[in-house]
Amino acid sequence: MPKTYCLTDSYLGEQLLEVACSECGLDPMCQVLDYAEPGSGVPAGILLRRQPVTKGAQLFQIEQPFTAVYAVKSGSFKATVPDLNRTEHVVGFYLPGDLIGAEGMANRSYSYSVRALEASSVCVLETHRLRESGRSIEAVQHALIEMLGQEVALNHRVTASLIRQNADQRLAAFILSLSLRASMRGLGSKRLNLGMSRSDMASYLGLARETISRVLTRFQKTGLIRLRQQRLTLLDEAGLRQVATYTKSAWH
Amino acid sequence: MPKTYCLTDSYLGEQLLEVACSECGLDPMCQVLDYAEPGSGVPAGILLRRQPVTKGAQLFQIEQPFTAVYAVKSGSFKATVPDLNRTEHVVGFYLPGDLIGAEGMANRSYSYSVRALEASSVCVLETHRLRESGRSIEAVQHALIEMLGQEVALNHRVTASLIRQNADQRLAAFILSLSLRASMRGLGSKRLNLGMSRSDMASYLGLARETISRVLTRFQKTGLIRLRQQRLTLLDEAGLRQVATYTKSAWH
DNA sequence: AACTTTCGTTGATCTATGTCAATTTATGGG
DNA sequence: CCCATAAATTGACATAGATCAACGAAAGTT
Repeated sequence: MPKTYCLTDSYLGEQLLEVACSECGLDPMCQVLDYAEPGSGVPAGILLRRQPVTKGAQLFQIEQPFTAVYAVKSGSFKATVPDLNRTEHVVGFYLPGDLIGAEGMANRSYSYSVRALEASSVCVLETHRLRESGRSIEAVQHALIEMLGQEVALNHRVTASLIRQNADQRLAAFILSLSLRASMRGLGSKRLNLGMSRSDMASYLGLARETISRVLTRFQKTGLIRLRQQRLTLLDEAGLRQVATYTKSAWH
Repeated sequence: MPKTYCLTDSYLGEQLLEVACSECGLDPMCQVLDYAEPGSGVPAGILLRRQPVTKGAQLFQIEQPFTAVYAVKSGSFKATVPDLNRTEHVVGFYLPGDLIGAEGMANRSYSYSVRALEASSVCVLETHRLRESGRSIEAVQHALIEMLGQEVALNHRVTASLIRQNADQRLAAFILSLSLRASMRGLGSKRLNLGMSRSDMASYLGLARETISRVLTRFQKTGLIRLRQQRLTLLDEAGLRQVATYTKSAWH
């Protein structure tokens, strides 16, 4: 069943670009706050909705004091950490519905830097002002625990498999995960807009820029995907899944 | 300043094997529960202390309903997940003071299986019985949020670097991380007892069993470490650190 | 203690992917 | 629109580490 959206710019052609609140990772919290709608009694400014973020703008920087949790409404973001030689490495991408910065709450500071890959919008929850909300701290905390737990479980899975896979598997799995995340959030899962550069993908997947290029063009030649710059179309999902799970005979 | 321990079997020779409560990851929670000591008013069985676990025994299995959070008191554990071909892969090791299973709370079930690498002991917190504790749910939740946040931040860092490092770097970093964790928990940082097999290390680091062997013997020959079966001595910490951070010229 | 099984080490190949280099294609500023 | 800079592609080559294989050393079992 179709969902309703307040604004018309949520679409590009036929494709839905903005996540619905009900599909968003911040929703448990928003529910508690009654979406901070007028009349909910929650003071203004605790939950800011649909704040625009320009391409390349930084949401926050690593080590910066923690003030807010963000949820991607539309667009995309990347998280980076500097290594010991001050080179930035991509440690994650955030798509519509994803939560950003929740783990900063424990440390009182953010553990990576985040910037927008394209013109985007976010919802912002100023957590240090939550007690002004008049809502039960218990309910708020419960929502937070739920969100953090999801993050830990997911991260474990993803990185554990990444490290053992070859370039083909990593990229196939990466594309499938983008598609899965889009569909989980109620967005189209066949036509994806990868806002990130090949270098970003390379950094995230631990491969060379050139390898990303080669594998992607091979995937195109074998009819798995279609790729025009940033717009990727899944042509053969089953085939991709096969590449992602391929094993060179069983382990001994 | 030395800390006191109830039992004498916490030592092997001069080396301290058991973590002090004050250094343990579960401590924020235990504090809330006044260590569930007699007279604290907390019903028995919510916090079980120093439960022995025999070598190879399973704490819990993946997908199993979540019931408790564990903290390693002594010994060591490994976490595994099956991949799509039902091969088990190691996704983490737990040493004294580490918390096990906290992220299961969000999903109502555990997201990996955990077994003891050696004869060990754990403290067990039966979280579903926390409301019987008479303690403020708010404080309990706050402690949990803190612990989960730590886990997320740490995991990000570790796996992000693993994927880009070569075999030498991975092993050097791995050894240093074991040493760091031991010292953070107030245990000796020079002589480590790696309870895990070479295969476990290989699985965790995404390398072949044979590569682990080769690198470890090379580390020995160059005087970085001394290794007698499971007992590892750090001879040249600075050297190891250099290996771990070595970069083949700056990235272009 | 003898036997079996698992674990660790070492050597000889082979291959996936990093690195270097050259070219083409996008992108943004005046 | 044109130029300057950055991003992506493609090719040639080098190499780290996987794989295959053989053997030695522990550890568990009868």
